[in-house]
Amino acid sequence: MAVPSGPVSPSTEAERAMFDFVDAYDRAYEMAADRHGMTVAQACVLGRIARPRGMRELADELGCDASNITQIVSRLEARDLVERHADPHDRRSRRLTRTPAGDELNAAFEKTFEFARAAASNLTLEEQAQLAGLLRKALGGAAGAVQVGEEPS
Amino acid sequence: MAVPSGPVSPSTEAERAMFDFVDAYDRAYEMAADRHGMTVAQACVLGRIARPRGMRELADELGCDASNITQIVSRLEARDLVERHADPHDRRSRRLTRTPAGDELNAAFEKTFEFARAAASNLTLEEQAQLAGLLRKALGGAAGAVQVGEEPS
DNA sequence: GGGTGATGCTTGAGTCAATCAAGCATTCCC
DNA sequence: GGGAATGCTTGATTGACTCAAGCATCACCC
Repeated sequence: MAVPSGPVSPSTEAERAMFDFVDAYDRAYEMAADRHGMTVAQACVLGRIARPRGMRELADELGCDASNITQIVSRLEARDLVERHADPHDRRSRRLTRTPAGDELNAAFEKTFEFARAAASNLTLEEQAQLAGLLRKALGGAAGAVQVGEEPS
Repeated sequence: MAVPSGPVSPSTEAERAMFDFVDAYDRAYEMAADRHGMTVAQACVLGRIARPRGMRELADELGCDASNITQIVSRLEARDLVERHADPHDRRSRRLTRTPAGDELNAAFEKTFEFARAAASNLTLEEQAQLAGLLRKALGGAAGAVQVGEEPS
């Protein structure tokens, strides 16, 4: 994602700030992944295998096709970061786990991707709480669902 | 970008809120682009050709290789959304302009992508100003530069 | 118990984004 | 005038992503 997923003519200062923040966040994430030889998608998937998980589960969570996960996991597996195990309860399913190397790389990645931490550290504790509240409220109250931005008409 | 560029184990509520917001923003952008038959990159580039611009200029702004812009613009051009004109002052350069159809599609896209507007509309004017201020401060004060998230060591 | 359909995953084909290396034309500048 | 820098394109390669098919397994139901 070298190209930012941002608007171009944000009308208000608040909208501009949202865009700049999102853009900076995305770029930081990409840079951190890159610094560890991963793509954004790979870093994202690796991060979500903290506990054993099925492919289907991941695909649903990430909102993409299962075959996409197959590919990404294959690349992670080729680097010995992730393993596919049989699911004792359902032999169709694969339980994904991180190898020790995967754990290590993920930890290193999370340490490198300090955008959110750094952003928070620019604020007082009170301001952090305020920001979280405002972001939640802006999102539509609920727990971060994609409320905002449904069908327009 | 079906796969979100977000962390997995955000430690504080503020970090979680940032992630959820960024994720929702990105998804909304992608959905809006898709709804108009564009990819994220195409919508982004189309949006930036409000006034005539050079390819190099765009590549720098988006932080990617010039050849990447060449491709994206070619696809937009194939759909008659964008035109390449000769630059009278420099015959190496191409000045990009939107066709009327391009203007129209971009306007429709911006209308569809109402995430930021909708998010803002969930807040009072005072809260909007507060949010903008907090986001700016979190970003490191400066005007949205990628301050936060430089080299870690 | 044996179909029938749903489910979990993979494979293959195709599109697009993105990067790098080369190359062409032009412009800059000493 | 000539060499270097600049603007853009082409070609090759990788990865993400989607869709259509296919295989194996599971779940249900008569």
